[in-house]
Amino acid sequence: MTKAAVKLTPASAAQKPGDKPLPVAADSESATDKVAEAITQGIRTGIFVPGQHLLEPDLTRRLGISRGSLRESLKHLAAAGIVTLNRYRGAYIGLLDRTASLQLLDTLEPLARLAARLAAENCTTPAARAQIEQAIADLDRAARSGNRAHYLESRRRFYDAMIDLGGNRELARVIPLSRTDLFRAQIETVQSDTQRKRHASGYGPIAKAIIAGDAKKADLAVKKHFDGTRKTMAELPENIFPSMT
Amino acid sequence: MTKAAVKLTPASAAQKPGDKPLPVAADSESATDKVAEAITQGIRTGIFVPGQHLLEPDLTRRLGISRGSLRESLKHLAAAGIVTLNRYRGAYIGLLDRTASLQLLDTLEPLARLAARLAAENCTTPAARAQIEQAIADLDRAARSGNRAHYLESRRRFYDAMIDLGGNRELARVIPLSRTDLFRAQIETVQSDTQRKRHASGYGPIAKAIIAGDAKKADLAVKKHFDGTRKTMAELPENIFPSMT
DNA sequence: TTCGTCAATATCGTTTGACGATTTTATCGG
DNA sequence: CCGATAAAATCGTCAAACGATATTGACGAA
Repeated sequence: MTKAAVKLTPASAAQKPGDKPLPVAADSESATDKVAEAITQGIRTGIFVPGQHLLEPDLTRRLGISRGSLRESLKHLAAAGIVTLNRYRGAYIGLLDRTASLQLLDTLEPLARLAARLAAENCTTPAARAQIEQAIADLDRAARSGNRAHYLESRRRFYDAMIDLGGNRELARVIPLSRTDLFRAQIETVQSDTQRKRHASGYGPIAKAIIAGDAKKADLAVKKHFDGTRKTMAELPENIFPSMT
Repeated sequence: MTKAAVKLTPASAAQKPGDKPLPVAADSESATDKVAEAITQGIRTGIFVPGQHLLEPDLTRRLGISRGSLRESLKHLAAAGIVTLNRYRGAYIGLLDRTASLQLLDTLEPLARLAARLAAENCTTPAARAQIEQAIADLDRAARSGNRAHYLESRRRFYDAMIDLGGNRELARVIPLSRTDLFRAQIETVQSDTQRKRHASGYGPIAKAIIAGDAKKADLAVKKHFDGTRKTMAELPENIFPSMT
């Protein structure tokens, strides 16, 4: 039961006297939403690292909320797979080994293909086309900027736009519950530039097919995108995955 | 074992007339798991009906737990889509209209087909075959018994067996997060006997294909099963769905 | 009667404090 | 250095309280 080799302490992980408050959107409605926002954002920015142990006293201080609200939020995040809860041992940021990553891809792929098909079928108005075009433009810009958090968020927004356009509310509910964000955050830290470029370039054809209203082509573009991601996975060395003893 | 300890409800928490404690498995580990168990079970048995308003004071009394633990649990159930939370208005058992039901089927179908394919591919040992055979036998018996809760639970266990056999942990995590149980509980109250029979008979071919190790056939059997469910949906009158006024 | 206004009530969101249970760590003797 | 015990840290749960918001019901006017 060795501690997974997550000794990669983020830039500002010192919590003893540092006690830096976590950045959080000012328009947070409820305290518990604030936690979910801070943690998911923190994963994207790298403040939180997959596998990291989350301590309740620390988080309550840094977020400025009570323990009850924090625990409510952690339960929510646990249901979404973003954190895992161990009785009497606390919450950990989710961590995926190679097998889990491949299984995640297998599970997400049919959902993403469905989302793309639905989006293509519903992309009939100029407004819809404009929305997809803006999302892909943002994603493209973010990819070139090299800002990891910006890229991950733009990518998430592209998916959101696609799902929204599709109009299937259940799909919109389920897809974020897959641990894609976690997977992306983990991959992003270890893949090469060419691999990152290959990933980013996969979204172009998807957007193009959706805008063209070609469901069949959109489906295929997503499939190709996933195959590319699997290829990247295969190229990655084993030692970047947790030992999972 | 700790049943007596749990029952230490102080005199101040006297039950109102008609306030029956909810049945809960004695081996419940944590208080918050107890709530989730009680509510999902209650939906199957009909104690809770879709759309029902859940009051915190009532639930804390009937479950014998504190408000904090209850709220943690409600957050978890909300993430799973079983209940919906409205700020300052409380929790409601989820409710699906016709559109939501059809969208649910569209979302779940590719996941169920994947699960069936994986199960068929992994059904190579006698033990695996025995497990599926037992699950389908239980389901068949429950279907004939006419006990609604028993049927819904056996059906859930059949799915669990299939998913377990497939070995994809992410799929095992995501499928229960779709609101199938909710959908089934709603349908079960309004469908005719022939419709119920049609639904129950759909599982036989799935199990058969899995046991035969024929992934292609298992996939197709699931597809047929979903088409049958859509047919049932189309036959149901509109007035059984919430008015949404 | 019916409708809108306003106070009373009920419920929710959140905080604070406390206690036992369990894990983790630190200490000490071999 | 290693294992056993004591101390500390952390988690799970409960209880009580307060303001914020929603719902309910009474009241008066058209």
